[in-house]
Amino acid sequence: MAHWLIKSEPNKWSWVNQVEAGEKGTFWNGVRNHTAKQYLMAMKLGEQAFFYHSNEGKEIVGIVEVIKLFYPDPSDATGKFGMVDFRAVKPLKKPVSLVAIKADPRLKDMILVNNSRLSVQPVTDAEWKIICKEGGV
DNA sequence: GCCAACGTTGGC
DNA sequence: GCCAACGTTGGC
Repeated sequence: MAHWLIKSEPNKWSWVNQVEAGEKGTFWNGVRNHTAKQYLMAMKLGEQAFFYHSNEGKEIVGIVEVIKLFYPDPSDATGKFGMVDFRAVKPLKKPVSLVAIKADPRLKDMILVNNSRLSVQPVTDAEWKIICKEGGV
């Protein structure tokens, strides 16, 4: 099973919003980047992703799960882009901040560190385990 | 098809 | 609020 990381600005859509969306979850739209789209298309049902707060917080706050595979995004007039649905699984007991990730040499190759602009990105198994442990999950 | 100019994202 | 990094657009 692959793991992922998705980013959201908390003033637009925060972890709290995601939790409030409950078991039926919510669609993850607004991706207008082909690299991010490729990753969305590669996601499978039941795969988990870290939920990261960009701009404000700058930390991984929770874990979400894919509950609906890639489908067209109605808000995209070109019809090229799409989205998946996520539901909240559980919060991290202790959020893992970008500062902490940068400070850990085992996590220095994360895309989050090297390409801050990519909003959907893969996470390796090793990185997933390290961050789960750091986050008390 | 190249590349300069521009817009957006997101860390600081 | 600034600016670096990156993606996209559009002229040639």
